[in-house]
Amino acid sequence: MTIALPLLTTDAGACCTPVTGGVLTAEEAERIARTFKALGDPTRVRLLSLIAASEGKEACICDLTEPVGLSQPTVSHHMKQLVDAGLAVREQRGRWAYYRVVDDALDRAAQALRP
Amino acid sequence: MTIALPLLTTDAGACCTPVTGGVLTAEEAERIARTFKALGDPTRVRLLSLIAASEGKEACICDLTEPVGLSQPTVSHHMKQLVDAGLAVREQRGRWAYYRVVDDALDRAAQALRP
DNA sequence: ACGTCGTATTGACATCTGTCGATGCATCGA
DNA sequence: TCGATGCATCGACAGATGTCAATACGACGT
Repeated sequence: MTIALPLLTTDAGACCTPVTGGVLTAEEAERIARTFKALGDPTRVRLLSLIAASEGKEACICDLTEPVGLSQPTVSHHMKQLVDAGLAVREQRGRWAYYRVVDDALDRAAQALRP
Repeated sequence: MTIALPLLTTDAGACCTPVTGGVLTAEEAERIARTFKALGDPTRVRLLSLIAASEGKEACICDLTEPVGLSQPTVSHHMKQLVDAGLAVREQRGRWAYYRVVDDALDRAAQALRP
């Protein structure tokens, strides 16, 4: 049983540098935008919502495919996007890959929008 | 002197339907994603930051072109994206077009990320 | 009326992105 | 050991996106 924790490379960042709190450097803007880009797709927003609303606040791909009405590879692709952005974590349990929302990442993203 | 207020069509929305607060409908997810998509480009994040940091919290295109290092049409294009998303408003004063950040829209976007 | 100046729009282009079917890779049960 | 199952990856493709040069549009000063 392995747990994929958000690494340093997967910036759940966008923390502590609010958009309206002074001029952002290109790098800061890039980090912040990377998080919001992951949130900029309706399917991915829906996936986060579905996972958060699931029992145990986790879900496997098979639970998500039908609700969003997309193919399994596509859902898998979107979840990878979310994991890379640090908004979700993946945990392999047997044959299933369970995904979970990283609330901290959402908090930090929200924080970047308030002064 | 005309002031472009955020219309009903330009959804600064993403309000009152937090991502992690129950399963979102496809329409809700679409609205939320539309806002974050506008925030998903580093140039646009930078533009918002520049405007918010300007005196009077407003700026014209000519003030923004040089800091972001992009052509005037490109900056104009990005600002249109932000206005369409309800994250900025445009006010024409003489020959200049002044842009301003809509703090409420940022607040609502942030609210969509917290339960 | 005319040229100038700040913006928006258009057209074009390369790149990124979302999507799917097919396939590969582990893991489990028989 | 073998077939089945759940998921990731690959290859392909249409459509969206970011960018610029060229151009069109208004407003201002002379």
